[in-house]
Amino acid sequence: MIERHLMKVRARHAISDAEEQAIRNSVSEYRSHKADQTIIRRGERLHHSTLLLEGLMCRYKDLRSGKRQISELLVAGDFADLHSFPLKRLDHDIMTLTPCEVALVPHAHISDMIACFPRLGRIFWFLTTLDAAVHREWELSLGQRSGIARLAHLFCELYARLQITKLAENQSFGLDLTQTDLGESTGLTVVHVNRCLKELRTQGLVTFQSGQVTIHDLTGLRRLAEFDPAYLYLDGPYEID
Amino acid sequence: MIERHLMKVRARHAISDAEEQAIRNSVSEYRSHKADQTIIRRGERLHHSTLLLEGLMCRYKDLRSGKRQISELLVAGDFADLHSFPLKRLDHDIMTLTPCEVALVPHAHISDMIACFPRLGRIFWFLTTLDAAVHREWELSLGQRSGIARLAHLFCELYARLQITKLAENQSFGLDLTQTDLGESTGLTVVHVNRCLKELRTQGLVTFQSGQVTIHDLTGLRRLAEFDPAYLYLDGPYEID
DNA sequence: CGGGTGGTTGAGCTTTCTCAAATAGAGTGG
DNA sequence: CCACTCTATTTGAGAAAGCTCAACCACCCG
Repeated sequence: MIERHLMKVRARHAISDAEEQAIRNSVSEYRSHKADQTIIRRGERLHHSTLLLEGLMCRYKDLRSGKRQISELLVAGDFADLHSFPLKRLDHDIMTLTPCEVALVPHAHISDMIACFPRLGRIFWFLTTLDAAVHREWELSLGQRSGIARLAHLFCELYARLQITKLAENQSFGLDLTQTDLGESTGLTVVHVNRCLKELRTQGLVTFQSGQVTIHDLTGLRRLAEFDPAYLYLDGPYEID
Repeated sequence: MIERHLMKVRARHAISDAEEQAIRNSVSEYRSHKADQTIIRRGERLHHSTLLLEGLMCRYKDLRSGKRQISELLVAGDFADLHSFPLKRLDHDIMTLTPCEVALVPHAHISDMIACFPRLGRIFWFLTTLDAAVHREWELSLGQRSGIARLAHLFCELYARLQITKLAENQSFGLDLTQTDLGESTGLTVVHVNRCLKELRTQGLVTFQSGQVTIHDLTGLRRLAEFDPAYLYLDGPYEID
């Protein structure tokens, strides 16, 4: 099931059969995790990167008070911590939000791949800068968008990202999160998330019920969110010079 | 004046004389910019990266209403858009906040450097992931910290980052920003920034006046901000395998 | 001396939070 | 199949943080 990751790579860059094979061969091990498990802790020295094959995870940081901020949601096909390759240890924790299937890619294998296929080095670098682009868009949400627009934007982002791997189609996708998770993603309390969701429903834009997001008016949702997918860099393939 | 950039690199990684020379030789051109100029626009195809030698710049995104969110402050020694090397075009704008001196590094030179010195490839990659780490910490601020704590945290971050290049010493540093700039960095209105600064002053923690930040109680400021410098990865040097 | 920018303060308002309680649903053991 | 429990959702009411609007002040520069 590394296919989803390859779809994600190919959405931005053309890769050769040999490069694809190198990526497939880089996995050393497969693992399963239950929901709500912190699987990578900030500060620990890492020797492999984790590729999410199935399920939802998130990066988060928290304050002493227990207030938690999710800094990015990770979906099937995403590398959870490719940046641990250059960084060696993370500044944040990563946890599962649903049961997850992952593949482990030893840093040594990444090193070898890059040496063998320099283009893959650029592609991996690109993928980590994509995370930064998502962070910037979320900073805009957290700093300037209203509660309802933050949620609308989050749904637009997930819809766009899940379409890449065919996990979203026909204005709808499964999203097995609680309203608390949405709150921690958008910097809002559960109570306020609940009221904003109701408002989005009332306005006929989108419904979020029993793990399913259904977009009733994509244009309206995007307008409310001021969603511009440019930051997801999906208008590739990009050349590598 | 590329020295500041080298100090920043050396704070995390050991580099050889040859590598240092390669970095020095990579500059193709020097430029000056006035304050408040957008020097890199989102979406434009870039063929060089800009190294900030002197002055302050920021990345930002804005909404139709004109509300602007600064996603990162850039100080002397920082690459403004090293990520444009893998990304080709940016998802955000970059503007000067003060008059600035910059050096341009053509992407072709970066490509050559990496080919010649693979370790530099890793170091540059590291630098771009560092920006993402700052973004994540700001997401935590924007989503969960109070106004006063956001400002306190910002001052702590800048103090730590400016110390690397000796631009901050003795609990004090020059910071030629307006309160509006601070507001756009912290997701607060100018009026509220003003009141929070007053509160920080009253509590004897820090003063921000006429372009100068003076920290009166670093321990107290850090406690209020819950500042943990781990995300700046300053406890190097890190090895590269 | 006048205009412009940036800082400061007041007053009222809005969004969002907090606290609290009621409701709904899924899963479990009897 | 039902009572029980646990978690998640929903709603109400009051409080607080932060926003808006507006005015005034200070300083710098020409």
